[in-house]
Amino acid sequence: MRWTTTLIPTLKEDPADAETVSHKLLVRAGMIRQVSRGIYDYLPLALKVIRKIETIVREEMDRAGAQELLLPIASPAELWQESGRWEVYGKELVRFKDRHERDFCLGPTHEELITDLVRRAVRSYRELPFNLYQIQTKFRDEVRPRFGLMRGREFIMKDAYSFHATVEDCRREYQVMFQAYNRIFTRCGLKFRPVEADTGAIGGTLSHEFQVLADSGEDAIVSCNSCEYAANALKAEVKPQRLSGRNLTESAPPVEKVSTPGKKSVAEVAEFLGLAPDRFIKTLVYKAGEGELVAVLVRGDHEINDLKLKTVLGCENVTLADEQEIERKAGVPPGYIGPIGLRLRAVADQAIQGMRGAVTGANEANAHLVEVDQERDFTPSAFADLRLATAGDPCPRCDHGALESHRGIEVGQIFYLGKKYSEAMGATYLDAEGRERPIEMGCYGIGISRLAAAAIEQNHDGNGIIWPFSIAPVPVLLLPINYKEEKSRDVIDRLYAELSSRGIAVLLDDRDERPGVKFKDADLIGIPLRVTVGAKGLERGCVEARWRRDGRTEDIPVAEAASRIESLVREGMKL
RNA sequence: CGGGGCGUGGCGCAGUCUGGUAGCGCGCACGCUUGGGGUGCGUGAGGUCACCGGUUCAAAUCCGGUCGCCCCGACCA
Repeated sequence: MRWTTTLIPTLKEDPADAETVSHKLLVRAGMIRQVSRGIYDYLPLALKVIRKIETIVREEMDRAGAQELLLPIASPAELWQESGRWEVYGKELVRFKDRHERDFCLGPTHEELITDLVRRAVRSYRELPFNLYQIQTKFRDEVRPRFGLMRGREFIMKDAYSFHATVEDCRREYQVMFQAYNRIFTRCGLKFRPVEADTGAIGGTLSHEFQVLADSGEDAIVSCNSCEYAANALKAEVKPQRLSGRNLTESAPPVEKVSTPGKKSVAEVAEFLGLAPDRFIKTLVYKAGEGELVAVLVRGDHEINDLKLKTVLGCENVTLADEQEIERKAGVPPGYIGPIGLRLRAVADQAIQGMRGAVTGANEANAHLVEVDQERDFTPSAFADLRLATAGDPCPRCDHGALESHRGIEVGQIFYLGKKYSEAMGATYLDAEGRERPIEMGCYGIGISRLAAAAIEQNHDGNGIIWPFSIAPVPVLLLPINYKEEKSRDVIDRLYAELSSRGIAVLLDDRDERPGVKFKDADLIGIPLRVTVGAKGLERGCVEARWRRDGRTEDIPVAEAASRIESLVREGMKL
């Protein structure tokens, strides 16, 4: 691969429309160009990276026993109507009509298509289990595409679906995929963490996300500093804690109403009364399901986890009620609502149980109550884990660990789906007794193009990208200081040929540019091993190898260059 | 969906308030120079100022509309 015959339009300056490191660097390194919002061209260097990742994914999926196939991108509305997602999916699903006015959509994911295929092809338990995967371009009309390849509307994804006769077998496959994913992301040279995850719109009951650790990540995750527990912050459980001082007050003082004019938020009232936020019981009013208003109680320093609330209330959607609605139904303006005497059903976070000496809204404007004692003064309809876990919380799985928080980029997710799609779409098999049963399913995704961006977020410096060897466009960059100079050119050309014949892919910077320009571009595009050939080195009979990651250099005698470089590359691939 | 910002040679920007000759840096082409971290000098090409309409003798600039792109937010009482 020669630079002069490859399209690598590098840029000196950051593009004006890019915000994140990976977006800026991908554009500056001449790897991607935006076509429309969330839609990009993949230039030759980027495609090389994508192909590297795909190869690793294919190898590990095949090793795990999955089979590759390819489903269409366009699918007819009927299949989506059958699963119910035609209505549920919303605007993210791009729909269109063909010339006969029939409805179609572009696949944002392929449960419907694969389930349709399998139900038409499989009859017996003897044909199960199997796992089918594809690597394909997906389209989701995201509300807010952003950050280059990180959240595009069009993106490349590997999606796999497995089919089983029994729950146990499906869970076994889940573990197989879990291991395969660990291998894949390890081989891609990423620092990542599998975390327990919510199953979201896809449904199902068991799921892990694979999160690449990066401060710029969109997802908050927590992990235990002592055991293996890690979860998406939205999913993370909160361990019930014994209240300290709960039994200290034998005879609690009576509830007292205090005036708090204009003070509504916990922070305001806490400052006004000179009390810590964790002494407060915060009352939020949600609109649940059919429009019922429900009061949700959490400690003043805690935040409600909508996901947990949905589960506890047993409804699909919960939103904070608006002000007018609250005043109408509860007779109190928000800010002064409290559990005592409230005319709404109330559910409480477990941390509320047994609270004493607490501060709550008084259910009248400009007043709060102090010295509230939960057991004595009010009883919510239920106590449950309703809050968001935060750093410092005790680990829900082990005895002595505490949770740390991190940011992550989700590059993969695996789900146990169960019968959700097979039941909706009638994908069944006959068991050994001749009974018809719905097939057990799992699904497993990897964001290939996002992974490339995540790798950069995690591997870059002020000068550019630092690709891990395994997913670099090529492992070696040959850089002649002056390609026009005959002696250097001979050495370089010979090295290029020798490395190529050894199966080492090489990019040769054969441009007639100043050395400085070539060095800058080399750093920018992030090829892991740079081999510089110039008159100075050749006087000593040497070429110079330099690692992009740490700047380490090594002089190599010309005669040994090819074999030495080959072994350096092999070594690098192992890391 | 709400709020904010931007749209001027390939890229990054100034010019717009206060209408009149479209400018800078980088890049590009050519020549000389230089040759181990974006070399120096010179010459030159390249722009319907996002689009449509209006005001005006005259519009990148003022007015109206449209489109595109970027960022933030969607109510923690």
